[in-house]
Amino acid sequence: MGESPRFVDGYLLALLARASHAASAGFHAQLKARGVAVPVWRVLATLEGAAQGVTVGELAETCLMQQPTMSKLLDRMAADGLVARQRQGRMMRIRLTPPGAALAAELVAEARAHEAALLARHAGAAPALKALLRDIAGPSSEAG
Amino acid sequence: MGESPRFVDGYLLALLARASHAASAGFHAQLKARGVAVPVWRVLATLEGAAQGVTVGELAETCLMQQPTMSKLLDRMAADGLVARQRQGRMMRIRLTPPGAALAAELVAEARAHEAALLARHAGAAPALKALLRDIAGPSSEAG
DNA sequence: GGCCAACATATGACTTTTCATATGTCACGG
DNA sequence: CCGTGACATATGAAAAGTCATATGTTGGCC
Repeated sequence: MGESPRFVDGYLLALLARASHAASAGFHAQLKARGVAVPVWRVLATLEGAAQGVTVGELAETCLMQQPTMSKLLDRMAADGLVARQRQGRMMRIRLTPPGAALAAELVAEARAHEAALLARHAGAAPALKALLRDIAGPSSEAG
Repeated sequence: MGESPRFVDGYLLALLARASHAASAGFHAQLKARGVAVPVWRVLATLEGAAQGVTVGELAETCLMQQPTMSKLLDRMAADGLVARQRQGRMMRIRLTPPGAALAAELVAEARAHEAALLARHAGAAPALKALLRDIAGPSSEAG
């Protein structure tokens, strides 16, 4: 009675951040168990299937990181033999190495399974939810 | 034609992270303009209206940070005169100082305005979306 | 009362991120 | 061709985050 609900419990941005965090927690734990950091996973997932490679800038934007952060992450991933850089004009084209591609494929399969389990627990809501999220994410999600 | 859509463009966790990032971008820019870091804002928002204070652990969970990160963030915020620590049993009760409370009040007002503008652009969808997000965020959002 | 397990927070060594800016590369006008 | 500005990426110094573990505090048991 007379309880004053916390601002943060109703604030949309907090709910989004919270939902994102909670939904990812399980899969992030799997990644950790494999010794793969979340930013590494994001790069692998983005490069997966991109045979002709992706630029540093595109990677940074897709992975929601800043460009210098991405450059340094790529340094480490290259040192670990997961990706290869190739200069192309003034950009750098980043590709998965064979070991990187193998790891990416495994992890994407795990991610799909995890997503399916998550969606099963929220049956039916998926399409509407994804549409809403795309809408919120805005135009950057539309670019093909 | 025959384009193969990127895995990351349909992956729920990526959509959630992207939506969260995109939705927050505008407000985060406002914070930056004021010289307030996002983690600082989260702590201020969480403490806002909590007259009797909040523990370090609760703050960490609510702000989606780890406990040591929160301890160090609180060091800085205390040094900046935004919060005060007070030992209470084995926990530490964190409260806003008067300047902290003033800043928090201003920022919460800005956040509410920003949220209203955001929701206006997605008219009607708000209640359903929030319900979905709460559902995804899980039990931790239910605790009062 | 004193010891010990359990919990809440703090700290230290190390890694990652950030901000500002340097380097490299192309595109264009002269 | 040779600057020059614009764009793409890299780098250096400083700040923040992370993991493991230390410190402080309580409650129960003998």
